[in-house]
Amino acid sequence: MGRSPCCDKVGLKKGPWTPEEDQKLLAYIEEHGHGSWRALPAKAGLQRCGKSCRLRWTNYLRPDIKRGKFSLQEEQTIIQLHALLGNRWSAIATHLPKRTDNEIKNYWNTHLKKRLAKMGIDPITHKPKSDALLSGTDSHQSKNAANLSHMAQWESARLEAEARLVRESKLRSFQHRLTHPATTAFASSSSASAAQLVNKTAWNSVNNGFGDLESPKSTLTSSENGIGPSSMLMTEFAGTASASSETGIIKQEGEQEWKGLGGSSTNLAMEDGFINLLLNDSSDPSLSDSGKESDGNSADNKNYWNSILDLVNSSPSDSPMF
DNA sequence: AAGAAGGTCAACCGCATAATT
DNA sequence: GAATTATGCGGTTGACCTTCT
Repeated sequence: MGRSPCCDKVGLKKGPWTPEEDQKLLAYIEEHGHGSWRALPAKAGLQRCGKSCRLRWTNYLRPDIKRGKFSLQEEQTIIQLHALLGNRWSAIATHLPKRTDNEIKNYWNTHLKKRLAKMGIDPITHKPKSDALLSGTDSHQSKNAANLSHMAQWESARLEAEARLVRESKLRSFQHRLTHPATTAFASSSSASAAQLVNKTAWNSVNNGFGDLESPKSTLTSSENGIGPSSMLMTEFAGTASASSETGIIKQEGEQEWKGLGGSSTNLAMEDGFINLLLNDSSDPSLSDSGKESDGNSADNKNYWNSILDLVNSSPSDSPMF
């Protein structure tokens, strides 16, 4: 398969962008839209490859990007979605309003991964590291592992569908913003219905993931059966983030929320809040109530995935990615 | 005060895949 | 259906910044 030679061309600039370059790119896209990224640099008078321009736009210049610290809710979202999706940053970013996949990836690698490891949790499997040493005698644990594996397969299928819808919606959304810059409508009716379609499928898959582990085919064809639960387990994600987006004001919410956790002992409070989030919402028995029996654990599992589904249901239509 | 070490994040690279010819 | 092109994604790098000694 042929590969784009654009970045191999001689004479193209690399490295950090200058304010002048930013201005040129911004001005061009505001006036014409990005159109073909490959053709954009020449039209905009930039000595960059299209790829570089696209990256600069999507990760930095785009007007609907929120910068600054991540809130507790955002951290929780990332952790839970990472447990479900793995390193699929673009999919995770879909559920985090105004955050780019690159930013989430960086935040995971520099903060969350280390913090989880520090707490003795494997950042890849999201299980306590000591679990790996146990010989798997616990039947419900192996069952959970099977469920997780099944879930992962399901999620892969779901994401493929979702990715297509996201792409279409993104395109529509951007075109809409170009023609109606003042309104900046994040949620078009088409994207909302797309999200509903995707979420219904997602719920079916999750539902089956904890049920009798039917084959994916049977679930996909019985899409009318399952309507997602309205689990209120998880902290309302729609809280500050969506509230600020409604007003069009992007605030540095993370900083404020951390401050709220308490003056000079901020770090301790941060750690506490972080741990509590995990303890409250994780399905892992060793992270929650150690005295729970296996049935309770099954319910926890369901709640854990329900909370993720809740997240999935609540955020995409508000997301700028749509 | 200065150098070392570690952390952060913007940007690049290469691959996969969708779209087009 | 094959070849080519364009775009998006995830992994990685390296420059810059902060903290530590």
